[in-house]
Amino acid sequence: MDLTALDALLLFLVSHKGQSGYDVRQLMRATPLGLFSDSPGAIYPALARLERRGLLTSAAEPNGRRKRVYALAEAGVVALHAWLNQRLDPEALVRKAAETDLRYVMLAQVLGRAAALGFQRACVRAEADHLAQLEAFYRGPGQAMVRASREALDLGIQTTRARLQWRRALLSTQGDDP
Amino acid sequence: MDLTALDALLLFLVSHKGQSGYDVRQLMRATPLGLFSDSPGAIYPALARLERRGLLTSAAEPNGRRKRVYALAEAGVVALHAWLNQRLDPEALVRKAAETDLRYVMLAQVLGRAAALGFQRACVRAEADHLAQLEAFYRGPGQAMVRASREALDLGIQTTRARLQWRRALLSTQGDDP
DNA sequence: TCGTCCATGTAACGCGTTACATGATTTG
DNA sequence: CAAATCATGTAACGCGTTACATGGACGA
Repeated sequence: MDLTALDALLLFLVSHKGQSGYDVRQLMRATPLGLFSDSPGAIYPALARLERRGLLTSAAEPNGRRKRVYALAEAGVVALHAWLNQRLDPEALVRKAAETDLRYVMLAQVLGRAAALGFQRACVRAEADHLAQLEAFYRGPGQAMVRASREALDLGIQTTRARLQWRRALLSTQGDDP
Repeated sequence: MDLTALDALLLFLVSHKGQSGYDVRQLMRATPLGLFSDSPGAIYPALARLERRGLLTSAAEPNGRRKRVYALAEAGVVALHAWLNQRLDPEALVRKAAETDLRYVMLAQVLGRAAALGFQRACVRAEADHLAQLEAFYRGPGQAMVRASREALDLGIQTTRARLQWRRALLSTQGDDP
């Protein structure tokens, strides 16, 4: 029952309101986040797969247009919730940061603000760990690295710090007690 | 003649000193950047492909060990340089930030500090553009977005700002005149 | 009517992931 | 001698990318 991030996004978008593959593409093109591609070769097959698995249903548009509008099936709701409730994988947080942010957004919409903040707290913990690891590496084995590598590592540290700061600010303005 | 990022990294690592697939895996495991996986199913086939294409050569280790040590062929040098000299794709900068950082590191090592700084300058331009776009979107269509989406967009803006700041600091401490 | 946008797909291809398999060598 | 580590691979599978193909609707 596991979904790719694209699958989850498609379920989410369709759950909002009926969407066609084309609508989804336009939306992705308009959003400057650059997380997913708007290529038809990715979206249409993904929608077809989700329908085959019974997570989506589709119908031709009322007016006789050649347009296929999707809707979320019950199994789709279940699958989306399951995906959102997955335990946070610290690896994934580092490797696929954008995906994690997307998950936060969907969580807030689908399961509510409280769930989203809980997730954000988990992110803070994992990211703080990772940051500590990076800093330790920088002071330890990093000493021996050539200049450019150290710089790149430093960039990783700086941006991680910025992300972490942002998360903490978000939680504190929410009147949150971790 | 185009390489994946993994291909480029392998050529780079091998160019430093003879490396086996196992050595490479250990190195990736030890590095906390989490850019590539250390799975054998990725590395060994990639090395084999590069050898088939004539970019790497391999030899059994002197002592009769069951170990395959790779070295960079001349065609490999050419291919690596070409990859490093590619024009910076603004899309890729956003989508694959870690890959871009890696490229900076390799550039500094392989083609020298000047080339690396030139690349960094190009990154600054592209990233500043992207930041402006994000900010415009935030003030424009972003107004209409739901809270969590706006927050996520804001996260994107904050981390992009941090990256940009870092790049500018790097260039200015280098006594650079853009 | 000509081009442009709407709208949906398919086919080839390559890469990465996961899981499995194997055997040599060191260490306890 | 058993267990862990060194060391290399293969096979199945799915997904995304690129490129190609098609055809209706609509404005100039």
